[in-house]
Amino acid sequence: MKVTVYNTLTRQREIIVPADPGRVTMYACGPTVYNYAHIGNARPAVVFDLLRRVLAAHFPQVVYVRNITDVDDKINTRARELGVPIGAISARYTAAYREDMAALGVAPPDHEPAATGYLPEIIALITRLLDRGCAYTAEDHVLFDVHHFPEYGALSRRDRREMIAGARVEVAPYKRNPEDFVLWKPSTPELPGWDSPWGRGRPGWHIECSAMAGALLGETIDLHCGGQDLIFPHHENEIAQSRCAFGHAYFARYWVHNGFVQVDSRKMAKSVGNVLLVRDLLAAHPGETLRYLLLSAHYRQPLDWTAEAVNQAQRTLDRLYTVLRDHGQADDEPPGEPEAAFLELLADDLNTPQALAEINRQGRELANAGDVRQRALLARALRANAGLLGLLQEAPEAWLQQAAGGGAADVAKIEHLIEARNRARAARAFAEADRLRDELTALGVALEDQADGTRWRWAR
RNA sequence: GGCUAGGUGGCAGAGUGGUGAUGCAGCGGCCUGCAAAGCCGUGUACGCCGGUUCGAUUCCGACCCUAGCCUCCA
Repeated sequence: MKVTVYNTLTRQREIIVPADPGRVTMYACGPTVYNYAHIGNARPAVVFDLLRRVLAAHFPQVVYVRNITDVDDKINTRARELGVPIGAISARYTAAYREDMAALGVAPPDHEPAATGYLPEIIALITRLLDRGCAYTAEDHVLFDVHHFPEYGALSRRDRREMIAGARVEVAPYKRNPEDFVLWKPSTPELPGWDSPWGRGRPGWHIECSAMAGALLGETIDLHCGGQDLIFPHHENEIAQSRCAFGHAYFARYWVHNGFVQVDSRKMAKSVGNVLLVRDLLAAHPGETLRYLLLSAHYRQPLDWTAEAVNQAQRTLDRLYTVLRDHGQADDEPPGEPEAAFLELLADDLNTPQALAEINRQGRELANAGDVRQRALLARALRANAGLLGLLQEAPEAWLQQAAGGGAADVAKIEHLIEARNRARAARAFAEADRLRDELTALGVALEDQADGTRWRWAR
């Protein structure tokens, strides 16, 4: 079975053939830790987490690196605002990022390098670029000389003339060419800085990824992933740096980019005031619901985040968990591997909408199965497939009784009211029973009278 | 202005040159004391105009519209 993926470099779907068939290397650009993660940060984390799972099902080993950018002027600004050291900011938001991603079912990467941990590698890489004549120093800066890399622009498919024409930013006077970008810049005493052959300073944004990918995965890698907005200039610059420094014919074989999350059909931006933090969304919805919604659109398509869409995802999961609760009695068998046909859907450029359709189809099949043994098999298959997506791994009853945001419920009171209602029902005092049900409804509790008793869940 | 993606039923969202994925919502039914949950049934959807074709939502061209990038950005 093959895994295909849309390669931004060639603009077509390609079968993934790793350089080393025994070990796939994958690098994804992670967050700059200057604030809590927003839902747009969560999308690549979830999507590439899934890509990694799919690859792991096809290849003997996958090494996945997702970096943390902890050197950045946004962090500096934030630290100054709050009057705390840089490290305090990056530590706080790195921890928050990990928590939020874990809540979304994102497994930690194999390596999570932070830029500050790779200064020697960064400096060595810049030195190498200088030695090779691909970079130059000017006014305490080190700059990459784009003229030394004729293929610059190949990933984003723009030529240099356009880039210059489109530039709306004043060009720093020390640049040889307007498109040249910074590898190293000087730090004033109050800014974080490291000693280097070019004085005390800090690395530019792009060089850290080349350095860390090189250090952890090698001079060339198989897959490089990130948001669409990183195609230019970040990934274009990484290619230029790594290829010039290491002299290989390519840096990454496959470039994979996720589409943006929009909020109510608009770009999510601070200026618009519609930035949705994962943390805030998690206060109102289980992480699994957010994950379901993030996977409901194909990863390259824009995803429009709306309150209604969140509710739809919530209801869909509720239904699946209800089916599992009522028909998928737990058995002692291990969950097992995802089905080959299911894996194939995802191996085809991560067609998650099709995979979710299949999950729902299986849910219906399970609900209609009569035979107990058959039910167990179907439930197991459903759980195994959904497990690959990071879904449906909770205990159904617990899921359905999970209060919004995980808040504690007064379960004793709820159960007391249910008992009272059932006594009324037994006495055929239906008016009283209905009154008690109204009381529960007011608490947000929905009842389901079944042959073996009354079940309750949160109404959503 | 340049470059990219898109425009599918009330909503979300796959897919395909020729038997209308999937979910949510709605409607009808089964079930229920009544409900709920679940199940069953129910929709003449593919931006507009041309072209190719026996046949196009699917291919080609023009047009209209939307979003993104070109500047920090997932």
